[in-house]
Amino acid sequence: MADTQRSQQFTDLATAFADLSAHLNQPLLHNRVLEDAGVSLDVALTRLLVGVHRHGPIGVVDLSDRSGRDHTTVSRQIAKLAELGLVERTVSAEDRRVSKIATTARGARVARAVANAHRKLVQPVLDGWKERDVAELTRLMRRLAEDVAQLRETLEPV
Amino acid sequence: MADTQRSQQFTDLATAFADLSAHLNQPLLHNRVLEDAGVSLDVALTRLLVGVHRHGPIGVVDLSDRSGRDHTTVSRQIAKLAELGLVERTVSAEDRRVSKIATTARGARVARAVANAHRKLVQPVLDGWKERDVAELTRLMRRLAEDVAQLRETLEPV
DNA sequence: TTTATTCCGTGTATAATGCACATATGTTCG
DNA sequence: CGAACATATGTGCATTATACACGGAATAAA
Repeated sequence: MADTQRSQQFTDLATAFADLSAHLNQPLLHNRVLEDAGVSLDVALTRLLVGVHRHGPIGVVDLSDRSGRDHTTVSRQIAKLAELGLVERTVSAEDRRVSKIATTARGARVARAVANAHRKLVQPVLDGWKERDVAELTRLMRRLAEDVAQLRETLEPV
Repeated sequence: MADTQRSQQFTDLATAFADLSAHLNQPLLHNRVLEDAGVSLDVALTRLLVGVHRHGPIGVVDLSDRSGRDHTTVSRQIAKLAELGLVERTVSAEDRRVSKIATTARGARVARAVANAHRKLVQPVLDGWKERDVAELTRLMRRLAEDVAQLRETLEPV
């Protein structure tokens, strides 16, 4: 059938993504990054902190949507980060139900340190690439992310 | 500095990947896939089953390397899959320490069903793409996966 | 042979997670 | 307006996922 080719394409893409994810999620990598950044944080907490840094101020539910965990779990994790003085919760002015979460100065520093360590570790890989390839990969991956986000919205009706 | 541009490139790529991962790891997607496939399995177990199907016969340690969990955790998860009759463990002939894990006929069917459901759900996104773009993305993502795998090996010395 | 290394699994304690539920705020509709 | 409904956040609780310490078995190295 004519479908076969497209199916194969999808499979190839899916496995490539799976492999990439597998390698990038190796605890070894994360530990190296955290060590190099001088951070002593849980991997989950670190990811969350980076997420807040990138998307904050943001609410708990939005954050839980992004992280794929229950909102109660995220709520507790945020509480931890708040205790550590890395994020701050302030009641939103427009909607007093939501508590806008944002990084503190210290939290932002930690997030940047993690990002830098991450870059320092992984960027050498890309230095061997042609600049055009890096740009292409970025462009296409960004597009796929957007398209999948759209797909997700069409599924919303639980 | 001249570095700034490459830094920015890396950041863009990293965030694109992060976003894509976030969207693809939405429990909603997984539930839809599992539902459509008629499978009532834990997400973690499903992933593991697919991994075995793809890379099996494979040992517990190799599998734990790929999944990023401790080998004891994987060992228990495999035990569950074995109880469900989805995978089989057979002592390797060459090295009798390792127990080669492979899918049973039923396990393979389930793995294929999951893959099909996954494809059915996500492929429509790619149908709007030019074929060349899909091919490019696949090629570059595959390459990145390989390069990161190499990077990981250079870190091996614990 | 002796020693070190690798693979796998069990016992155990900890922590993460999700569900049921509660509270507060906001929204819709009669 | 007021009542029903929806949304955002958080707590109590039970379950379970996870990792660490450890041991036994097989293999590799010395």
